[in-house]
Amino acid sequence: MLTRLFSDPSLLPEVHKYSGWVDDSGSEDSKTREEEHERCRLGLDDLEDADLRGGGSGSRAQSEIAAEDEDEDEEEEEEDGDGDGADGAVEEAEGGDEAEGHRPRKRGPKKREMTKARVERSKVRRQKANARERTRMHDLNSALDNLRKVVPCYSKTQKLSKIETLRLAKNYIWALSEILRNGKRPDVVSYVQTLCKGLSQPTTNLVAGCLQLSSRNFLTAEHQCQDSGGGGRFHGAGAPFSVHPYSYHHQHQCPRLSGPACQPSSSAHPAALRNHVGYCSTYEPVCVNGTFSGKQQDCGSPDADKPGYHYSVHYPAAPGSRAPPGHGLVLGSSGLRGGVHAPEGALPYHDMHAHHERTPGVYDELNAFFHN
DNA sequence: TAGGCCATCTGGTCCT
DNA sequence: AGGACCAGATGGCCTA
Repeated sequence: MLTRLFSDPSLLPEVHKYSGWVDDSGSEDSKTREEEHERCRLGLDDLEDADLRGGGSGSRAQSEIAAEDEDEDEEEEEEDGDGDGADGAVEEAEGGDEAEGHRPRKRGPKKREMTKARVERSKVRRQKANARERTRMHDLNSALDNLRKVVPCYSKTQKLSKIETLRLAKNYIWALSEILRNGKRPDVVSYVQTLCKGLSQPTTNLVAGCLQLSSRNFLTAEHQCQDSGGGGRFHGAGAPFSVHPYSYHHQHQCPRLSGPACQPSSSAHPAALRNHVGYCSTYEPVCVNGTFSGKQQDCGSPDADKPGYHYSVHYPAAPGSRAPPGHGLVLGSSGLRGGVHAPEGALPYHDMHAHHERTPGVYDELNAFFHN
């Protein structure tokens, strides 16, 4: 009977809401759907196992749940009156099989004996609650996936972990709000540093790789670094967002990135430079520092909630780059999901990209703002 | 093998 | 009463 929860086709639509967690567009193939269904069925097995697990604290909890059950059962005796007076608080838990014929003498709602019907009802209720919880978590994951797609880095094979996604999103929001607040193009160094604040090293690498790739795609020769002292000015025609200039090409041209301005001690954005990010050019090592340091002290900074991190960023070699693969690249393990761990210098460029490339219209307004 | 990340179960609490 | 939300526990998977 328990299997009805998942085998009953009328109940499957709810279960199959899972299938939307990957992509709202519904592009998921039927195989994935089947897998999800299978997972649901497996989950049922777990459920039944869990129900059978019932001993120890579990059985106690079940009896408590059952005690709330209103339905009367023919096997249940009705106890009349609350009985005892003030000292009615007698522990029913003494001994091993206290439930058998031993009535609780407590104040408050009577605890009813577990009958077969009650056990079954509580099981069903628990299973329904579990199914709801699963659905809820899948919805949450779906939302998280959507969030992954709108943060400045997206990879199908190397998904950002949940926590990293949230951190990056927070940094991204922070960076955008800073842009709006200041009303001018951000300093590039500050921008990337802000984005990478608090991120783990692997995620920092991934983000850097994404930004680098996107800029590589939309930066052209006329997009010169116009370092104007206070902040770099980067113009990428076709770049929906004009502050992703981290191409090797660009770095090669930009004296700022290879000059003193790239040193840890200098920044147009002091708060952002509390964690310093260095740059590694695949053409030549410039500004190789790559080590964040220092504690997050600025309560207004996007990482005021983080207790202090050490990270580094190393840019991977772009595909087709003349640089030796893996030059200056450090790829950690944690923080990246998907079972594919890119070897040094071998980030999956084919499916890794900044989201701007996929949704070129999303940032039109920002872009207009930047170019006004 | 340890550590990170994740899915799931579970019981408690709060809200409608 | 039932559902939503939350946090702890647990076990699986993957990688270094």
